[in-house]
This record gives sequence, structure tokens and C-alpha cells, in this order.
Amino acid sequence: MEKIRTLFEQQVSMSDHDWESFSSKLVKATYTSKGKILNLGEVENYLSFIVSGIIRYYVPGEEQDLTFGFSFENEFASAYDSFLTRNPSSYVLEALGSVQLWRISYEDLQTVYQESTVGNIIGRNAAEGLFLKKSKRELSLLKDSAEERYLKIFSERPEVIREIPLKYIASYIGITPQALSRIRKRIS
Amino acid sequence: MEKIRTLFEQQVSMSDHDWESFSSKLVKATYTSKGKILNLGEVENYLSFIVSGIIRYYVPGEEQDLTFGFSFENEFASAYDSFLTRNPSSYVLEALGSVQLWRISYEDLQTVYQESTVGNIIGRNAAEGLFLKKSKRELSLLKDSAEERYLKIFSERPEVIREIPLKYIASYIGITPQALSRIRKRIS
DNA sequence: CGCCGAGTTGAACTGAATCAAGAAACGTGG
DNA sequence: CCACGTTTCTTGATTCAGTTCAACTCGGCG
Repeated sequence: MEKIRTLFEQQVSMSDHDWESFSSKLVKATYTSKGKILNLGEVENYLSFIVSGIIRYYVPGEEQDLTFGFSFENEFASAYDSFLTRNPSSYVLEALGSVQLWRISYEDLQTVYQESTVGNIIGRNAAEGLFLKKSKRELSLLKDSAEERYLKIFSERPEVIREIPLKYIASYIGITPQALSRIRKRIS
Repeated sequence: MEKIRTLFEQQVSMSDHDWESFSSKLVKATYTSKGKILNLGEVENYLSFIVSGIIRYYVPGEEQDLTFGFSFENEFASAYDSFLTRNPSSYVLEALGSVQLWRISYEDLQTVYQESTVGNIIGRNAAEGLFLKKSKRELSLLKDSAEERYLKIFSERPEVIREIPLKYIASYIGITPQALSRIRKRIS
């Protein structure tokens, strides 16, 4: 759990009291492979911190699912839009392999926001960080080709290529598994 | 300027004192058509509220620019990633037609954050709102076709189609001007 | 052993890119 | 206020990346 505090401290210094207010509300959770951390249509009630494992985000479809994101060890994970708006989620959070996490409920987080300014700063930093991530992705989807996006993932997160099935990566970069299989062949 | 307060009040109620702390730091600015609100490589120093006009966001390229967003009347505008990280902006903010805005500097906004909890809440809400916008866009880029994206803009913001040159819209939905011209012809 | 999902490979098809040229709209100076 | 030049938009022909449909291979697992 100290890991989480260290991450926060990179952004803003917290008193022990502030940390106590926050960390006392964290609850541990574990999922096995393919376990649903959040189902379609449910309202996201948690902001989670991944201790170990990978989480896949996808929109289920009749034909096939649309995988649009992943979260990894030492990152936060949440259907954050549903969490914020309190509307049902339009996508699913699923464990890829076994996943362990610490999480805080929506209600408890609101309490933290009220109890301390630091809470709000952390909340603001979280939202800002998520915004930055999405901004990068937007530009990549607009200006990079599928092949360039694949190579980027490959260089930034080599472990991803090993642990995540090809068809999910294909969906993430916006092409079919067949097309990715051919790109992979071409560049290897 | 009351417009801005009304927008804020939709999210969180502010005391007159809080409002005074914030609004006293707003400064008016005006740009003529094609005026650069932020140049490439500059650090964004403002969070702006658009009183009238449209702002275009684009990444300049040798061949052609990549327009990836717009902001309209009654919305906030900023190279928000540069604003947050204090790194040089990788894109340009340009006035499409004449633009009038109120804006607050980075430094003054930090003061507001320190002076009141409400400041932090507003900052958090702003970041959350921007995150939601980018999330929607990500899904649209992944699962909608170019034609679907065009029709969406058309129904959501008919005025956009009239006021914004086709080539910018084409870039925004991720295709060439020629391709958009053909889509337009086909569906009309 | 046989099944099943994941990945690969092939062939035909398609939406959009590219190259190229002409038409329309736009603004600026005379 | 018109004439000119520039930019924007349209249209055509060709090329290309990726889709779709389909068949086959591989590895794990009941």
C-alpha cells in the first residue's frame, strides 16, 4: 500500500493525517482470469489501484468486442466516466489473468474530497492524468497508421505483446486480427 | 462575465467571495481571423472562456495541418496539456473568424486553487469534463466510420458545417478533404 | 483423441489515399 | 466595384491498406 502513497507524493505532499483519511478507506479485491471487475450497464462504484495483473476495457458487440484500453500494474483503473457521471457503464472491465487491487468506493472518495483539500488535489491530478493519456491517444488515432501504432506499443510496452492475445491488441489499434497478423509478419 | 459564473454554479455553488477571488483575475482578449491564440512550441499560459467565435486546434505539418479539435462559444479553450505540464505545446490554437474571450493565467489560477477549496473543485470538474470529452472521441474514432462521424457532427452542431471550412472538418474526422467531399455528395 | 479458440494465410472486395486537373469562392489591391 | 490571384472544393483515375469470407494450422484441455 506504500506504493500508492509514493505515487501520490510525486504529485503533492500529504500529511500523515491526510494519508490516513484516504488509506483507511482502501479495500483489497482479487479477480481470477476473465473475471468481470465491472459489468456492462453497472454504475462504476470504485476507483482501483492495480497491485498486479492487467485489466482490459471493452465494449461488447454481437460480432466481436471492441477492446479500447488496458491498465497495468501500478496504474489506476476504473470506468472513470461512469464513476464520475453515475451513469451505467457502456463497457466492461475484465481481468486478463489474475488481478489484485486496492480500491476506494465512490462514497468514500467523496468523503475524502470533503475532509481535505489534498483529496481534491489528488482527484484533480487523477483527472488531469487521465485527460493527458486520452489526448495522446486521440492524436495517435488521427495521425499514425495502424502499423505505427503497433510499433509504438511494441517499443513502449514489450510485455504487452507477450501477455495480451493478438486479437485484443488488434482491436485496440483499430484493425482486425487478420490485418495485425499480416503487419506482424511483414515487419518481423 | 455572469455567463461564466452561471456555468460554474451548475457544478458547485460558490460564495460571492470565491467568485470575486476568481473573476477579479479574468482578463479580456480579442483575436482577428487566423490570429494565433497559442503558437507551436509556446507554453500555454491561459485557461480561456470563449465569449464569441470558434477556436481551431491543429498540429502543423509539412504537407498539411492536422486539425484535431474545435472549441465554441460558451466553452473553455486551452492547450490544456501544455497548461498542466508546463511543457511547450505541440499544437496551435487559432481563431476561426474573430474571437473574444476571458482568460485567467496559470499563475493566477494556482492562487485561486490555494485561496479556496472551491477553486480545486472547479479545477477537478474542468479536468473531469475534458476527460469525458476525450473518452467519447476515442470510442468514436475506433468504432464509427468516417461517414458516421460526419453525420454525428452534422446533427450535433449544424452551425459547424456552415462556419468551418470542409478541409478542417475532414481532418477532424480523420480523412482527406477529397474523401469528405465525396461522402457529402453521396448522402445529400 | 477430438474439440475449440487463437492465429495464420489466401483471394476478392472496398473505402479512402493519392495524384491530377478543373471549378467555385474569397479577399485584396487597383 | 471589378479583376486577379489564391485558396478551397469538386471530380476523375489509379493505387493501397485493411475488410471480409474462408480454409487451414497449432496448442491446450476435457
